[in-house]
Amino acid sequence: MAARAGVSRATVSRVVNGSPKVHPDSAQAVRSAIAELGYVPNRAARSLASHQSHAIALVVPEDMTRFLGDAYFASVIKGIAERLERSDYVLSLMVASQAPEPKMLRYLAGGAVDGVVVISHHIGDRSLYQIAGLMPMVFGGRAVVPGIDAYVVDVNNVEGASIATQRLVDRGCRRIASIAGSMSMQSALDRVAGWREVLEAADLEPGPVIDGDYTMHGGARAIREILAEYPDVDGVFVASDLMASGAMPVVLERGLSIPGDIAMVGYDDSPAVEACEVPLTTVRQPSEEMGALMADILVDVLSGNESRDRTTIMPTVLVERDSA
Amino acid sequence: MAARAGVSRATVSRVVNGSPKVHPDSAQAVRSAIAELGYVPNRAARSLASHQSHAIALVVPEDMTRFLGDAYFASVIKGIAERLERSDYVLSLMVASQAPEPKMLRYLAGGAVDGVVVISHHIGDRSLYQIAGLMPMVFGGRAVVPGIDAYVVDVNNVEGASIATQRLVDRGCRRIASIAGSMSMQSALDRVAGWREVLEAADLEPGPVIDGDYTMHGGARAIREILAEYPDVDGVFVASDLMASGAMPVVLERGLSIPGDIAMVGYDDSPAVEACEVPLTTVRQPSEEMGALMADILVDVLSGNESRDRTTIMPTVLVERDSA
DNA sequence: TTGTACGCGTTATCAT
DNA sequence: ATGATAACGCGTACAA
Repeated sequence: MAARAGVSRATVSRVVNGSPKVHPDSAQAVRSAIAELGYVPNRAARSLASHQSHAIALVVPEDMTRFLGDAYFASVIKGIAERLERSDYVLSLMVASQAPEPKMLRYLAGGAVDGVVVISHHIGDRSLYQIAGLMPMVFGGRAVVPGIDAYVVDVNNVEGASIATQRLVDRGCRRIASIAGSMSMQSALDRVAGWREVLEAADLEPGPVIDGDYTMHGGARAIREILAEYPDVDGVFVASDLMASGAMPVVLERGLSIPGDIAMVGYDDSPAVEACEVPLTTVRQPSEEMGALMADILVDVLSGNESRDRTTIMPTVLVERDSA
Repeated sequence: MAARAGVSRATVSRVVNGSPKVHPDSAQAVRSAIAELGYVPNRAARSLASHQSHAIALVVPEDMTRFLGDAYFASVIKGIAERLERSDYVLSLMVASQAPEPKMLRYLAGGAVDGVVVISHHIGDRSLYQIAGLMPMVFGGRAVVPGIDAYVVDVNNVEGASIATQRLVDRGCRRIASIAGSMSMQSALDRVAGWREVLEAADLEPGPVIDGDYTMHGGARAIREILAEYPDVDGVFVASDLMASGAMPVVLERGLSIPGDIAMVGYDDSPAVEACEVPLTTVRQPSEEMGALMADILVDVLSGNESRDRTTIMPTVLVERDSA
């Protein structure tokens, strides 16, 4: 390769890495040689010498089914991917059933990537902490991480849930239940808290809280339980649109009207709302922007910027449709 | 690290790679040193010296939204991931909007992975051909690749579509339409062919074929067009469950009954069927097994086995439910 | 501007 | 069984 262009390997390297100090003629010669030989620099060697991999990992400590089942993730990743497209980093998606196994951990710690974005983090999962000490790391969306050196992009879930619940209260609901997310996630806890806050402020007896596990099936299961045990419920705050899309058909199937008999407010404003027969009133969190921001932070920090805010809280807003 | 255990780097390497030729004492010493120092071998160096990355890429030439929108992919990936879990390869998911861009191509060609699995390949996309010459490659599911040195795991889509359409014919449908997949995919073309074959054999005039683009929205759009232009249609073969889940509500909404007024048969038997109000009769393809097989082939070939069949066709079977 | 030479952290090939 | 030592392919001071 070096000889092919009639220059030294050093010059080839310079051209490949866009160094300004190369004679146009040499550069051209190298470029043609590259084209002719279909030369592609070896990543391992490059990485070994430069201590960079030009790759970023998106780790999702969730099993594949859950991950691919919730359109919420689609929005976040879309934001990440689009931001990364105009960088020279490639995105490597690592979906790990439950906590990342040792294999993946060694992959990350071994220098396979320059930075990590984590979404859908579970409380108590400390397996990623060691990685945070090795490279920049950004936690996103439904994540809260105590005492770790990482960046966080999130929304105020307590507030988001409050907005949703307040809507229910305002429209006259007196018996308000909640279908919660996976209790192993901080976001789910926070949303229950926000829901409870509003009810107490309104001097209303909190209705039942059933864990819907952030899945469509879970949402259906939860609403069935609520309908069976607490027939007087007239409003329900569902902690994710996906769960709402599972719960709604169950309600309608029983001949109950939405929002007439039971008002419903979701959370996320993810593409999952499209699967809802009656347009879902929900709390929008800017998922795509959050993804873009996470990627942006990582790229920025990786380029040497040290002055980024460690935590960014994005705004939530009620999207009024028909279900409440 | 080497000194820490009082042995040479060579011995450390042997221990890390589980060589049998090491004295138990040395091995133990190395292991404790590894634990104490939190040592993790550098991937780049290892890869550079061994010419292996111990990583496999799953490339999906599709935009994120489509990818995350079709539960069909979930099954395939699940199969791949589970098979890979008991290997020492990590799975790196690369979703590329449209054709893989140069960045990803250079990533693959640069030796970042040892092998590649491709799903959702589009006709005419030759960008991956150069990669196939560099490392083992397996095309899966909805893919057909002419003149390329790669493994293929697929179903007979013509036959699958025939089975579905025959069902429609058998139950007495006389005017049978089809909602097709993206015409840029071989699977979509094949399914239309299978549908047409049966109609011609039954001496039935083929109904309209509308492109539903393998999306839920596309399915809804397609059935609307069919209903508007060809009100006499009494049966429809939908080339994916996801599209069927989009088309079904439209039919029901118009007060038409399924299968009474219009019988419907889907394809995939993916988790998307669960979103269908009337249980969907569909053609099952063993997506998860196909994923597992693809991973298995790759791991096997990577371990030196040269005698694998280049092509494996998996069976399809009609799953009879209520919609037809 | 260009080339030389060393170093990056492992594995692999030899001796021992 | 173990330890030198040479690759592995590229980036990069340093010299020219």
